[in-house]
Amino acid sequence: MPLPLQSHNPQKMVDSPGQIRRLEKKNVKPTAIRLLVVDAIASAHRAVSLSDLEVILDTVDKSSIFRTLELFVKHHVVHAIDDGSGSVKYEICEGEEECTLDDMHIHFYCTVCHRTFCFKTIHIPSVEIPEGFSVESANYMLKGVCKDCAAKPHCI
Amino acid sequence: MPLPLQSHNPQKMVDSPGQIRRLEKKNVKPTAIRLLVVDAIASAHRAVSLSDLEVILDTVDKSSIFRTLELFVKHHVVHAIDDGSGSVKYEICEGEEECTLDDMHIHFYCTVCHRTFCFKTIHIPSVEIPEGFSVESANYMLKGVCKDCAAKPHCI
DNA sequence: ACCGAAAATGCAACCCGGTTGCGAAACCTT
DNA sequence: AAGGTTTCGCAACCGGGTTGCATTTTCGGT
Repeated sequence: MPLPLQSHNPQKMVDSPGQIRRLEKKNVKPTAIRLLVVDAIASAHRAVSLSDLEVILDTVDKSSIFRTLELFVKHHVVHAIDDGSGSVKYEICEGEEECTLDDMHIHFYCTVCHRTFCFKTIHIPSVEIPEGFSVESANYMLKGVCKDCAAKPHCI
Repeated sequence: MPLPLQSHNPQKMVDSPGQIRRLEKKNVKPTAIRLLVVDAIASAHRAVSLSDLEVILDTVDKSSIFRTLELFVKHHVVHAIDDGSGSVKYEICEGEEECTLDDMHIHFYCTVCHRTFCFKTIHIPSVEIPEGFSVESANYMLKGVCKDCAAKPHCI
């Protein structure tokens, strides 16, 4: 029997105050599941995928997480990054306003441990684009081997 | 009855000389199907996906195209770009050698017509990355509305 | 507190791009 | 022409993502 997860479920009691504010600031009604999801994303210290969240929140249905993420992206609670791993990753959008191009930073995908790193301090360098094209979003992905994996030899 | 597509099939007779050389230069044995695939990619004047190729070469099996692309990528006949559209795109790698970071250029994905453009003249600006990380490849994607779609109003 | 409409959620099924196992066909060498 | 190797077609599979629909929860009005 899956847990109800609703009002009377202790799981609902995430660090509500902070996360509630985070959602309300972006005009998202803070339901129990949305709080669970936003808290999971915020406290994972990396970009997480839908299936990561399925594991973390194993009582919550995949489609609920999916629709929650969809809503979060639309309301700029999180932004989606495509690291080329085959599954889109999500991370909290810290900005008060929408994520502008300047907000966007570089991401690094480690081909060994399959983690995605946010280089939050490195902004995406802007480029001149041809006349007539208008840019809505940018994505700068680096692929390679991360610090941890470079350090420890992975061939026992 | 599917066409044999082999030695005696007229479809095989693509502009062979050029494409054969292109494959042999990268140490890929030029089979009938590989010539069809490389020619299709080269003559599509944009980055094409596996399913694009399935349509263009509708007599060739999907898995054959897939394995051909896999081989091409390994031998640097083409390079793969992930435009975030959900399907990886491929384009001819013009360089004699492997595609280095400097070879890589910016891509633009139009959210209206779903085409991927190569801005071949715009190289990916390089950035400083943290100590310990090593980069193997880079991908700079812009999303927005292309020149054509901006020009013609798409709401009849 | 109760009711009904609207929103949110769970479930199950589906879609589609990508991937694989395996037998058949083509190729190459002798 | 025979035998081993490579390539190819077929069919099935996989996993991330997506959707339709019934159920539950939420919330404003009474």
